[in-house]
Amino acid sequence: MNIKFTQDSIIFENVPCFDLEKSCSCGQAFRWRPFMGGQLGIVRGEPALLKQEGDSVVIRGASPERAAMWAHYLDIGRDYASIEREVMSDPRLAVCFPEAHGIRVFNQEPFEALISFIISQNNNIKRISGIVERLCRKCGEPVSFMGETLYAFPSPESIAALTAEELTALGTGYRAPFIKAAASRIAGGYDLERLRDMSLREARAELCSFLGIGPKVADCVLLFSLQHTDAFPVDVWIDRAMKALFFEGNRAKKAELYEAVTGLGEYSGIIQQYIFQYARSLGRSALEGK
DNA sequence: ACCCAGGGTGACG
DNA sequence: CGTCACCATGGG
Repeated sequence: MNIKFTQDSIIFENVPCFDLEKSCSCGQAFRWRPFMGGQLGIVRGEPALLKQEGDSVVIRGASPERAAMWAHYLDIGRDYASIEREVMSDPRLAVCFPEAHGIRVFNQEPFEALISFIISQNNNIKRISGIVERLCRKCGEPVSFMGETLYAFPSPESIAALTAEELTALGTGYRAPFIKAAASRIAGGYDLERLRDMSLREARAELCSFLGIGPKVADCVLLFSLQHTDAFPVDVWIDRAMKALFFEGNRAKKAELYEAVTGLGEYSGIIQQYIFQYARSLGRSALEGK
């Protein structure tokens, strides 16, 4: 990997195992949208147009001093080639490879991940994206970029200041009080960064103390924003896929499932994202097949 | 009209 | 530990 700079771009060269479109649309982040042959979005208040040109990743609209921030967000420095080799050589996981190849697990801003995945519960990706976008439009800072107006993800204070009625009007449904409570707690000084260096078990327990957050949402926050690469969110798709790939179509006990997950090693969470992509591409009927 | 979606909670056994 | 109704919303 090598970094170059132009007038208005950061260029990460020779990045293996990177599929931009797939990584932006796979359901880990909800704010990227296709634009001018790339992906338009805003991270930590910084707007950018991401483009993939061969094995280079171009960050248009970013200045050189943001290179470290973008490299971290895109997980540029991690050795995905070895993770993908591990997947390919596991007979249970090899079927995931064609669909999963090139997915990178981004390192999102923790508060954004917290609120986004509270919204995600019992919901679908398209609708989650819509709700998050309306939330940002309502109380996020507007930024003009390439003729568009983007909205930063709102601060904890500005979300905490919304009434339950305002949150419900965004389409959040019964999750409105969860969102308000979580934002208030963060605005009150709760430091999510503290979870970064905790053990997975401790960090899970911390997040599960939030109203409306259980083990699945907790693991999403830990995997997608706090670098717990062994956090393993189990939603309906993962549940189906694990049954099909690891338990011959039979339903496993929770302990057996997590035993299998532990066997996948310290990057089980990243592998989880590969399995998720495979499961969604295959569809429910084919997964539960026959 | 039902079923489903990156689920959590509380109650019950 | 497992199951189950319920929760608000929109698309299939």
